[in-house]
Amino acid sequence: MARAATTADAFNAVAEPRRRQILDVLAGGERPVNDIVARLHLAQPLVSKHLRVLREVGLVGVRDHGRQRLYRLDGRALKPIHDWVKDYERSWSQRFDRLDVVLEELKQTKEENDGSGK
Amino acid sequence: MARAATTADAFNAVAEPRRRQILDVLAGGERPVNDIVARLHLAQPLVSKHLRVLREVGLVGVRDHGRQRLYRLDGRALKPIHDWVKDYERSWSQRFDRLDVVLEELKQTKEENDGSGK
DNA sequence: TTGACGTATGTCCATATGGGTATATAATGT
DNA sequence: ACATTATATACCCATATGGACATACGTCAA
Repeated sequence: MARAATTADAFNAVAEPRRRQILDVLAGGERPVNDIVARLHLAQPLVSKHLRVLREVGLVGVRDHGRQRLYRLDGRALKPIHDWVKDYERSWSQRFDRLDVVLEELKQTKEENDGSGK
Repeated sequence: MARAATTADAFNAVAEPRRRQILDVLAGGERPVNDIVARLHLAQPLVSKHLRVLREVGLVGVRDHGRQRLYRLDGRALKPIHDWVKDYERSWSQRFDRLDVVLEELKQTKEENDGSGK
């Protein structure tokens, strides 16, 4: 077989730096394509293609407005990524250090009880 | 030009579902390659290749132990992803609704003052 | 040394990609 | 009807990928 399709899910959609840039722009509000083209200095067809990928994974929505198409962010599609990554936050954040200590103490206490108690 | 290299950063490394699986396995602790192979039912060369990508972006570290190589997770490389995604959490989480209301009220109050004040 | 084991690497293929250029489509204004 | 604007699509290319397979490499035991 061959390479996996990148259009498949949000993880793949967001792996492309330009698509992240587009989302960052749309985070500022609903915008027509040419707005994105101008801000990011990308070729218009390229932006349209990236927008299509983003649409297909549900990261953006569109609305017709005269001859322009207004794209808006739909961050809900990012939730799976957030959910997956946040479990690893422990690995780099100091925030969990205190919690780890407490859990360890609880574990010790429990083991002592299991040993002595009836 | 052509397609961007996927070996480039954590975003790309993690876009591949199998590599996420490997990280999930390693989240359970340091493990030799064959352990991963067995757990995920993947071909060994394939696992080695994925591990190489993960190594190159700093998501895993290795240690020699006899004839095996023990891989361990290094979640710090996931921080950029977490940082990028978390700014969008507002889009789907209800957690920010109250805050938004307060901010809106503050804004209203400010505008009233700007209009009436000296 | 020989052999078994654990892992990495090289070669091959099919495919999907990002980007460029040209063109189609659609809406608006004249 | 025609031109202009805004966007999408079609076609092409170079390239990197994931996967399968075979093989090389390194370590340990007999």
